[in-house]
Amino acid sequence: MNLIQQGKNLFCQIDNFSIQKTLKCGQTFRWREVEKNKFIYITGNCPLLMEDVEDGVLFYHMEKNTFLRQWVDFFDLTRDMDAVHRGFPTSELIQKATDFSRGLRILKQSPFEVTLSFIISSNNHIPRIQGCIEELCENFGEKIETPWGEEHAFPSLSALQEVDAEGFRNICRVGYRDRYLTGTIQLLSNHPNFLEEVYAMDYKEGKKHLMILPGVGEKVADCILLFGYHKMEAFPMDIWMKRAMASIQKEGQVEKQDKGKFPGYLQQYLFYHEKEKKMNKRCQRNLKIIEENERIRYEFSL
DNA sequence: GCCCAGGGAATCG
DNA sequence: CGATTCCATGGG
Repeated sequence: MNLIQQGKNLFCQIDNFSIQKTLKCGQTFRWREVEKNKFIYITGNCPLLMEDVEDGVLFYHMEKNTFLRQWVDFFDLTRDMDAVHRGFPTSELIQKATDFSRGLRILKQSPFEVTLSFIISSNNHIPRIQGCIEELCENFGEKIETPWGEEHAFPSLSALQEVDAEGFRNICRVGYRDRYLTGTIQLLSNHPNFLEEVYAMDYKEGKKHLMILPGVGEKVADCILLFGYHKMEAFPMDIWMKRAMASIQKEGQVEKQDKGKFPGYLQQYLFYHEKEKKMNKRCQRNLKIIEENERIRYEFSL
């Protein structure tokens, strides 16, 4: 990794790092693409402006020392990604996903933010999850001034203590998950070190611990452990992962349940690959419909 | 209008 | 234990 200060901005020259893939892979929700390959991302109360460039990522309004102290670990940049890739089981689909998802890094986010975000995520669509979380932040998060305008931080626990189930349902449109949110917020209020304690636990302990929270089952607990604590054994199993694992089984090469040495990274690679494959199919279908409409309109005009 | 989604909890056998 | 059912919402 090579860090080059360019005025107010910092160029992070490094292999296997794409900000686009890192943000779009479903591990985090508070990002938006402002130009091609250029993203605004809010994590906790930190606003970031970043761009994919050749050979690395450009961080706007970033000091080298701040980056070293706060963001190298957050973006998992010290990890040897070649070792991660070598640790995957041998499979055609996994190889495809590795080629496709290379550059994705698993973030080490705030456990509190990840916990509430993935409680909202359950049985929900990603665009709608993002909408719910944006409402949550705009209504209950503190305003933060940034070089490009006003943003909102993720709400603090104390701010959310003031919100009742009706509020979560009516303002954030979280549906039946309103009680999960109020229940979890209450439990965290009564046990202020509840999330902090997980840092000292191993994967299994941490999972059992987190599943005490209302709205946190196996899958959500795995998301919290992976995205909030970098527990690489976690392998969040949703409908997309079940499909991917089924087709890997069908190849016949991989032993059942073998997820290699980095289950967390394997899971994110496969998830991102599956989702983008589907998205591309949809885009192609829409493009075909547009072309067809153009053709019909053209024939009419003759 | 129907199907589905980064599921969890309650209930039942 | 495992299997089933219900839950609220809105994008496709």
